Amino acid sequence: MNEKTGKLKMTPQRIAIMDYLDGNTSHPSADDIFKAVSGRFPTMSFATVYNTLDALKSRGRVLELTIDPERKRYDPNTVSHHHLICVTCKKVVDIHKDYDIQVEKALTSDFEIIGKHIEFYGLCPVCQ
Amino acid sequence: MNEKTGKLKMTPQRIAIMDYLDGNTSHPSADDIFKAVSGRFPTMSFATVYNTLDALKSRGRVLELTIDPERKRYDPNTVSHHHLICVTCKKVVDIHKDYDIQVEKALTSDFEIIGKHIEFYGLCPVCQ
DNA sequence: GTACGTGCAAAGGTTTTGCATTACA
DNA sequence: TGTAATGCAAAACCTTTGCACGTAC
Repeated sequence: MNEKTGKLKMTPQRIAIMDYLDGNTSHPSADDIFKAVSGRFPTMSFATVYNTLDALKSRGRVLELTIDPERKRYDPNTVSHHHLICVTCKKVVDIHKDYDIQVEKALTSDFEIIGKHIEFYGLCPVCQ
Repeated sequence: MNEKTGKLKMTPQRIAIMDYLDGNTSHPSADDIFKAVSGRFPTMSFATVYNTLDALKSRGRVLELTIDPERKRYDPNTVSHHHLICVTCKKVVDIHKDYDIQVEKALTSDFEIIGKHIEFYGLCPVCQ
């Protein structure tokens, strides 16, 4: 992980990637992002996609999600929220709601809890 | 995914893998399992580890976890539970408690919710 | 005996890296 | 101008697969 937190050097490629991510709720993978921007930048490389994602991650502007066992997915929405995943088609929707869950001390193994993320599993309207 | 659900053919390799997993709360990766059993079976291969994990998964005897973005991890504890992950050293401990979370209809995008898994993030005693 | 598991090696998919070139600030 | 990003190719990882051989049942 790139630990830089200073100013982002803006390049046309980065602008294209950030434009694609801005407001995007599809939780794209690096490959999705690559496909989306390589139309406009035929020379776009994965190195640039991952480099930009690292830069955004280390600045807290993108979250790396673990909701898909096959590949990493990225979420430009950094407001704390949860995800509801269709177990059949893998569609993912956001759940914007804070659930206050207090874990009793006896269960924490002396960890200090600083956050949480809930994965809900279900069937989307199409797959039901 | 192997869809078989019948009887498991027991081989010495499978017994060794299942022995290693039984009661194991370290959430091992395929590589961890391979390392653990290849001492006793020098000819052990990843094909056998993954083959056995598929067989166990399809029979509901092991869960594939997505708590680690770098690799799949496996959990022989199939009782519904949650995980508390140290953001620094990545240690994972189980949280055995059922939290009843009702998602309001307006937020479900018409999904039918059938399960959930909570990832708690925190700092373990060592990393605090 | 036969269907299925094993083990090796090769391949597939995702992510990372080295390095020369380019370009933002 | 100097530092950092780009782009290409190769490599590193994790996981899957093909196939000949072996073994549990």
